[in-house]
Amino acid sequence: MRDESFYAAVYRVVREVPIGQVATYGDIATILGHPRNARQVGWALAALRAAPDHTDVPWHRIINAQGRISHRGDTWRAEAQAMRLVAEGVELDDAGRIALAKHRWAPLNRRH
DNA sequence: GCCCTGACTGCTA
DNA sequence: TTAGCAGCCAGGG
Repeated sequence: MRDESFYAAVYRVVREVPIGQVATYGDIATILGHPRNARQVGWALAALRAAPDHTDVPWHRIINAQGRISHRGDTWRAEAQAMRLVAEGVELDDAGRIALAKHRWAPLNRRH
């Protein structure tokens, strides 16, 4: 995937996440071959939220390793994201976190 | 080419 | 479980 920018690579992987499942920034980074590049994954997704309705990338299915959606400032957006997930069948625990152990995407059968 | 920023992660307290 | 700290890497000015 050297012909694509890091952005494009991230978007490609995120699109592979099926409805009802979620993945962490670290997961995406690892799939791309950069286990410690989670920040850039989030950054690539941040570029999408400028026009969430003009992309086919399910950015709302990407959460942090704690199963939470802790944005910097826009907490309301985090809740909106959580609601989108719930609408797709993802469950939240009593603390309002995504049930990672239950819905975490396991792309073990895919390769590029 | 240098410096700063950032939707993160893992460890320790 | 939550809070603080340091490390990593790519893009933008």
